[in-house]
Amino acid sequence: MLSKKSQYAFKALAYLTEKFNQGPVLISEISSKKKVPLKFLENILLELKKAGILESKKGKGGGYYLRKDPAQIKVATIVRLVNGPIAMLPCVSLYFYKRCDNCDETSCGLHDIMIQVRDASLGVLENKTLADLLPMK
Amino acid sequence: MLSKKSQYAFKALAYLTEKFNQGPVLISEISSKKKVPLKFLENILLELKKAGILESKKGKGGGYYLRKDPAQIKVATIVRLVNGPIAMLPCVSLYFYKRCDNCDETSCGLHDIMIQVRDASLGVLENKTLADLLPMK
DNA sequence: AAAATAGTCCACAAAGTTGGTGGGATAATC
DNA sequence: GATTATCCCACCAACTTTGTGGACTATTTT
Repeated sequence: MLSKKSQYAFKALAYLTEKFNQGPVLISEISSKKKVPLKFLENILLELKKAGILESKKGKGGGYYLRKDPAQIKVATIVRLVNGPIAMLPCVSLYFYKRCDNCDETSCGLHDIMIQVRDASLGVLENKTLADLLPMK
Repeated sequence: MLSKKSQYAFKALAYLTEKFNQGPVLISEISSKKKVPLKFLENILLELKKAGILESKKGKGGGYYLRKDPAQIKVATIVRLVNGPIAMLPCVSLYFYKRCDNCDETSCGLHDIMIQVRDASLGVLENKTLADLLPMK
């Protein structure tokens, strides 16, 4: 399951997608509009900035905004960034690979199943972007 | 990600699948062959028994064994039982549904995406069984 | 230059989850 | 009744999650 942090991140990103190209948005505005604890949100947005997803401006007229077009930012990227691995096992993760203890990957049936699950999930997550977070008009 | 507990459960079930129809298997045997901490395994197997997956016998000649044919037990069932929800959000879970706070499901883009991810994952997990855990002969 | 605005950074803490252990009770067999 | 093996409960250390508090820095306005 996605952590609360991840859910907050998506709420914030959805809001910033809505306001794309309309200048910086205040943390406090996102916090109140999307009902996300302000200080927690602060951490999350900072993390997204450090990862290159967001840009920020200080002082009056400042705030956060998307660095790229929402349609260019994959949902998979955000999940990996904020939530961690998408795969259900370390030994089938593309970005967080870790070999299993005592599990021969070439003869482990679970391994094969989890690769299929991973690829099925990625089929969706790699092809959806922040633009898909908005309800259709 | 699957918890260690879930990974242990699958290791144990793989072993019991191998030994299907060969009588009860000792916890201690599973523990040593699959390198799973004995006492932890005890809890896991008991849980699987209470859920109707395993059967057990006490005393000499006792142990655990699968209650049904491995090919009849879906991987999805085990994941839900030991690991919890398969979906990435409570509001798209079939077996663990919980409404999101402040998220209108009819207009939440993330909701739609996560339904697709869920269905993609279930497409695999609901169609694989314990029999698929064994390496092909 | 001072004041106001708004993000940055660090440290901490309560609560919950995970992974695991210890010891005794219960049931079946020899 | 001794042995074997599961059942059951209670507890625990470590880690993660979900936050909060407070000071600092950069930018703009007055």
